[in-house]
Amino acid sequence: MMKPVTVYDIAKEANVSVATVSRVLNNTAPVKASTRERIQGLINKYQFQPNALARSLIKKATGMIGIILPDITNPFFPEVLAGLEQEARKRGYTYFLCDTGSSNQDIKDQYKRESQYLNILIEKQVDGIIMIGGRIDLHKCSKEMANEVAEVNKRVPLVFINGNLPGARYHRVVVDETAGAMRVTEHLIGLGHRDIAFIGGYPQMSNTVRRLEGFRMAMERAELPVREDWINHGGFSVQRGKELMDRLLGMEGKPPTAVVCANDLVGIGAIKAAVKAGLQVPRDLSITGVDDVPMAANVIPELTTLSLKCRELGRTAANVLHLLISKSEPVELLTTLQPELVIRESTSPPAG
Amino acid sequence: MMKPVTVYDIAKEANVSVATVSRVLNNTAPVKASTRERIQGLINKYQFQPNALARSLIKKATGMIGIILPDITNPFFPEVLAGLEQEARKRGYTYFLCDTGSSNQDIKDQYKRESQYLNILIEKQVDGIIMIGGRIDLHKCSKEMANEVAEVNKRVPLVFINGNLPGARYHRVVVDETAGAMRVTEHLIGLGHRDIAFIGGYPQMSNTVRRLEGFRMAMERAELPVREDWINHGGFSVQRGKELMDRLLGMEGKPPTAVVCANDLVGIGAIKAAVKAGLQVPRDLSITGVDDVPMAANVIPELTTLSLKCRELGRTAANVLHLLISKSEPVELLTTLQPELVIRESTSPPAG
DNA sequence: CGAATTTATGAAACCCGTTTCATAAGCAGG
DNA sequence: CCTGCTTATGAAACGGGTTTCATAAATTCG
Repeated sequence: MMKPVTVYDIAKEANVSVATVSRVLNNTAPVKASTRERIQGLINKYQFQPNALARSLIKKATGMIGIILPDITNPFFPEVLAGLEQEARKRGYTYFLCDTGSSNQDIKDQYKRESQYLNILIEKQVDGIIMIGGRIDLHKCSKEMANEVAEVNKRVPLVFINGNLPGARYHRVVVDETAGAMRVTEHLIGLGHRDIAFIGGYPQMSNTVRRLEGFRMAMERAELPVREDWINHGGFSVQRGKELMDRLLGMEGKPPTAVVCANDLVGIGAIKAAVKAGLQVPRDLSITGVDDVPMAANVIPELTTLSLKCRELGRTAANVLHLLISKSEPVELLTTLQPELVIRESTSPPAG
Repeated sequence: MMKPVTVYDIAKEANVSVATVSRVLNNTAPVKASTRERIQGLINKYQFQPNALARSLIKKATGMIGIILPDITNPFFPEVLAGLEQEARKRGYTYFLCDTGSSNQDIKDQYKRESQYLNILIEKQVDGIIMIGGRIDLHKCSKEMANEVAEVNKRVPLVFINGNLPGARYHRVVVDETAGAMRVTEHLIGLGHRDIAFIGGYPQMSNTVRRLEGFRMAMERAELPVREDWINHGGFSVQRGKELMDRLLGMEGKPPTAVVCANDLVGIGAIKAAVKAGLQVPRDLSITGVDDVPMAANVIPELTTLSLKCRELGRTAANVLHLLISKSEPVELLTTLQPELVIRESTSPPAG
């Protein structure tokens, strides 16, 4: 590897001081045209690129942010990330992606990794941190964990996406999942369904809780009974969706005519299990998801779902973080986006 | 935000020099037990975290790498990334994710963005860079672009995943797509297919070229004619797959009995179009993909595909990069992985 | 043309760690 | 108790920029 050129090298060869070089680099003070040209020439000649570490050290700003998420392999997150990326780039930030890899391991490890990443990000002097899911999404978040996040928040601006840390005052960008889940359920009720199940998610995670809450509210409002044995949690993956649907179909008695799934992946798994079991979706069984990941529009039948406005979520979070970093104006603690019902092919009136 | 504690603060309060603080931080020289305890106590008390910028500045290593990819929203990349992440974390690296956003724009913009990111990464003093797809995957890569990459490679170790820059000597980790595409095609031929089409990809991208090459080789070896009007490019998305399949089905004359798709997304789109057109897959039409993204196992019917060993690809690339960075041993320029045929439900003998 | 400004530039401090080199302290052996 | 060696510690340089402050040069004005 070539050893890099520094301002000192440039200054020497141009017969000026480093201060002058710095000035032409940053346009921070007038420099005589001839001098400027000479220096600029050398910069081009050597393709000089100032060392961002040194610059950040004194400027106390790095233009780097950290993004912590549980599993990049879950298609929800790349969508959010795409929104984040877009806005961050526009504002001149680059970002560390910190994947805590929730998919492969138990939740304890995930928290450990989250802690590690938080520490690393602080050491690397990021200007801000965005957390999606994870600890902050655990409903029964322990005091200790909440404290750690509070400590972090004292050192660096923090924005949560779709997370909720009880009793804490953090900046959050959320979509109103309760209202959304209500809308989904009402859509099914409106089609004539009365026997509706709910599957997927983790009961200790706030997103699941909120979605389930919306489901219950809609049922209650329509004066329909909620069958507790038709509420089955277990995760957010396609595999889990299949298993949960299998279990539902294996139960005694009349099956539900519609199933609200905690997210799209579970919904896709549910469709698979239903089709494998010889049912026709939506004729025999209506199925809905939540998230509106790209694949939801690509399965057969196309999945009716709740758009969580992933990209907008990402963009908004990046904006909020930027405002916090630049301290230009006070920012609301809570920004709420409205989700949107996307009606596709996986829902129809019940056959009977 | 709290203003951060520094080694100087610690040193002062502990009545020692910063050198001693540094020594207990890094265990780089013996320190009297009592002194060490006193300092460690203060470190804990203030939750002191050394500034990585300052440390990296003098150590000339940042523990950061850059990953440049065209579109995180394409599920192939998160899989590779998961492998990268795993290995990188193990080795103590964090990474910048640089998404050039190829999905939304023309290829010129993508290159511009790639250049920008390369510059930013160099300024930020990353220890190494991994590039997936993008410019390096363009077959007719211009001299200028090749030069830029060569320049970068002089400054920082560079590893390409599945890319090929003609006439250049870079470290690359690839899977043998030609052999893989042959295997896929031979699988179809073995089932009895004779009329096989190929859709998807971009003719100017090397991955498409290699996959098509494998297809042609298998056909030739089986002494089957390749119908050039059954080879249709146009992209890597589900949408493109649908369109291309529609076009294929709209053509005059006897349709193909099998279609090799350039990747899984195109394959999924192709299935959709075929089903919409009233065909049954695989009875009326066998369809294959390439990549083995998670969704390939989740569509109906499950997609027969070529596993590109995404995660292994990521892990291997991270390893190669690490070896280059640590200069511990010389590294082969080319590392080749063997892809694996994954037979699922979307292929069967032709109906006739 | 000399005084008063304005503009261009350099020296040095600073950011926050690590590392070298020198010195001081501690300790064993004679 | 003194010599010689090991161990513990501090002062200062260093990494590569930015910024302040002072000075030198150039310009305007009376």
